[in-house]
Amino acid sequence: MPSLSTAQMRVPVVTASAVEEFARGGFHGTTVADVARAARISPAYVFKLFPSKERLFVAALDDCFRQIVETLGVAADGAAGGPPDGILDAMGGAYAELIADRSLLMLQVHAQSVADIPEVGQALRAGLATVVRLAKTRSGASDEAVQRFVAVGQLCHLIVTSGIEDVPDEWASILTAGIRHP
Amino acid sequence: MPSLSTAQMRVPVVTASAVEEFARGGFHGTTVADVARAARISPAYVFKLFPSKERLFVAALDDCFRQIVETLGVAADGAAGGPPDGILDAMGGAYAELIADRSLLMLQVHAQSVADIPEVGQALRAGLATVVRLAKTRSGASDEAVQRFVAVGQLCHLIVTSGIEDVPDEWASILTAGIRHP
DNA sequence: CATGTGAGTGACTGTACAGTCACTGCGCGG
DNA sequence: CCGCGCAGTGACTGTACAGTCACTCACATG
Repeated sequence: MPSLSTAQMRVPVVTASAVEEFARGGFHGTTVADVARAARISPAYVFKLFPSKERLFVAALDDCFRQIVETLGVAADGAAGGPPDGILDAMGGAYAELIADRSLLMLQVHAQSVADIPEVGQALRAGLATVVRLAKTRSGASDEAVQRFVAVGQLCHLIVTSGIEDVPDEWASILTAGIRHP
Repeated sequence: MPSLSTAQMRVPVVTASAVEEFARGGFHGTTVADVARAARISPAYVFKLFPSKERLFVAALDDCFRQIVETLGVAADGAAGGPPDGILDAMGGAYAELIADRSLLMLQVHAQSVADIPEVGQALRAGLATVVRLAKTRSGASDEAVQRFVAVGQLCHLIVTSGIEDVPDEWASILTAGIRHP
């Protein structure tokens, strides 16, 4: 065993496992035992670190948006000084790269699916608000461009979840045209 | 009791109940008993009409896309002869009206969430293919316009699922600008 | 060594759900 | 009037899961 760990140090590890596992199975399709196994601890201890399955899911979702915001911020820094649409484009590229492993993307989709759980809906709106505000203020682009930015992101989610990335048909290529998927 | 009914006549009724119930709770959050109750039959009989919960869900999803395609087709008929973007616009308006009750919208989101179930992913792709092909051939619009049409639809799903329709903040109005929600 | 504290768990409970099966009642042809 | 087939169900099974609780163990301090 590499090093000691207090409960506070365990929390981020468990949260990371929760992101991974909930991304795989969604809220109802993932058990607390799944997360516990991925984090190499007992299910009982998960409930010592998080008061309920809902709160665990929310922690995962918060972490998901935290990563996204951080990545978008770095991309905005890199393109700062350029034209607004260039900055948005850089952010879009960074986002595409970030969600290449599908976890952060799937977690968002699963969150939409259980957004009627109040705490989840709240966390979803909070994350979305941060992203939209970030895109707007850091790029300085028009409202329409920011809206399009988010819409394309959602299209991206659809492409990945429905697995049409490698469908060779005409209709599929209409949807995937110009969308980055590394 | 109004009229007699054979098993074949029950199927569409149960399917309609399945749309409603699965739209409410998603695949894992809805029990077969929920659907049975909504359809006023016993859970056991649902399994006589559908071989498994998965197949029941797929039947609901197919019905969802059937309604969408039908609605979009009628809208395209109504706007036929006009400019391509006008036809797409008419289809968009009809879609917005159709999903006003949220059932068909939520069911699609839930389907994305469990698209890793092979039968569900398949049904999702099939429905999507039909919609895209319909939008393209009936409107005659450019590939980019059709892609934008779908992207806006997905943005619409995000707006509804995350419940930002009546969030008064700046960021929310950026996302909802110009989107029809009756 | 005695003892206190917090990390971590095994074992349990109550509940809920997918799917099954033997059964009932009814309409209809003979 | 009889019996056959089909609509429809009650009751059951096995399993799985969220959450709890009493417990152990490692360590630190006096």
